[in-house]
Amino acid sequence: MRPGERPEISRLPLFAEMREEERDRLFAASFLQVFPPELTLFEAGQQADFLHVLVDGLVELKAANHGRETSLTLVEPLHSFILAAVVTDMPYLMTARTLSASRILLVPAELVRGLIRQDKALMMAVIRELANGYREFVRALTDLKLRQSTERIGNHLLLQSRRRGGADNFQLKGEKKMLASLLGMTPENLSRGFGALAAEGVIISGSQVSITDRARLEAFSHPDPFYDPL
Amino acid sequence: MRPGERPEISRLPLFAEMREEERDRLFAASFLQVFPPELTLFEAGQQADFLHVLVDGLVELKAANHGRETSLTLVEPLHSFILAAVVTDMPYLMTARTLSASRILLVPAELVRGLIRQDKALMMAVIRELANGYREFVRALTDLKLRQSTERIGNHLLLQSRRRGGADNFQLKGEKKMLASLLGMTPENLSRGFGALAAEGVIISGSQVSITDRARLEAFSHPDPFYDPL
DNA sequence: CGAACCCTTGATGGCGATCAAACGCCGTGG
DNA sequence: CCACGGCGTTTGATCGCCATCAAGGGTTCG
Repeated sequence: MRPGERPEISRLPLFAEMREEERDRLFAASFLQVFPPELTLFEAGQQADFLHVLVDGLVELKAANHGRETSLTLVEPLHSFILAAVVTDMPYLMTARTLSASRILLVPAELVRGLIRQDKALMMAVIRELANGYREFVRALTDLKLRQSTERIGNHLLLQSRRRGGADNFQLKGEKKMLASLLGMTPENLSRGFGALAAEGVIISGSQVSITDRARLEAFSHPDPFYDPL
Repeated sequence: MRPGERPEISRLPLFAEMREEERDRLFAASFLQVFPPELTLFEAGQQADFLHVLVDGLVELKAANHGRETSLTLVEPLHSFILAAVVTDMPYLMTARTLSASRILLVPAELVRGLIRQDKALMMAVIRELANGYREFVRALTDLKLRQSTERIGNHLLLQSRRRGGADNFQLKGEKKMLASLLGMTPENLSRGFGALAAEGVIISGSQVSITDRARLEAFSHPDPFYDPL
């Protein structure tokens, strides 16, 4: 890790409140590495050797079975990923792939397991991160089981808007192909869904989203009344 | 809590390794309560007041949106539920309902949040429980996105068999209606699925399952090569 | 300039939902 | 004790959402 990067990393939620001593040990053994786009970082089934923390860029977590594959979640900067595999010392359940060039902090799994026992602040941060991840997947499953495809698209757009402080105009991240997989549909149907939503208060042009009638979009999408703080 | 019940509860994975002092405080403030079947314990959206630990019985966690509803997971004895809502101090994402008469330990959420900070063993147990729950939902989502309905049924039966030490004969828990919802299909299609599986190495008669040709069932279902320890 | 790939739009097909009806089980009440 | 009604389950017929197949336009990159 270069000297200039250290303060930046220290500010990550996962490490911000750790004691100096433990943080020193952790940083001494970790690597901050830059990866090109479209690179597979690890595959599902491998033993979890490193906790990954995305500092910059965009990472996709996906799964495959019997020739089919699907995207499960997008990791955005300042979040760790595959923490569950690291703390339980089990194989990864998902494959990770960079979407854009990404800087990732790699922390040896064994060290994480050890430090969790010694540093209360790290332990609490791990609990919070795991709980948030858990809730994210509960939502994703509910979304898929209870809503049809165009509704899922509408909710996704509303959620993205909320994460940007309620902005009416913003850019989609990643390719539409990827988004379609994340939302559990084919690219063709995502495209048709965007078309259908034009009548429901959103215009999508390229990767530019414009919410023109939020009330209408909400009426169509039936968003959940309670949200996560993201 | 009655005197005879205390040693039993102390052996729960979540509490087994706690220090005596903290465990005393926790038990003093908790209730062990018996609930009748078909009773809703709490609804999604409510603030998380109590950590629930199922000591005996069977509980379903479900979600609803816009008139539709679905079952998300079954809780079996000796597992806690809605831990994520308790540690993040957020509303429940799921509604809980007893399927059979159930004994449940209710621990005040505020106390859990406090004790986690003071007792390392409890904190580690919480981390393990959260990580396992997280992985369970990752799998459920993958299962739903990558497999078609009859395959999901096959995998569910293989998993149940594995959890009973590889038994070829066992009973389904809960009603089939509920199982259908859990697996993301209608009761009609679950029934047809069972019919189709007769040609793939399993016979279902009432709630009795008999795996007659495991290799064939596995070839049909494409189970994941790596599993969780349950 | 051409090849590859993403995205879009249209046509067709299949999995699973919905609708419908019959059977069995069980609890209630006559 | 039996009749009845309710509900879960099963089986059959039909419908609809979404996947698949197909083709054309746009952009990127060698």
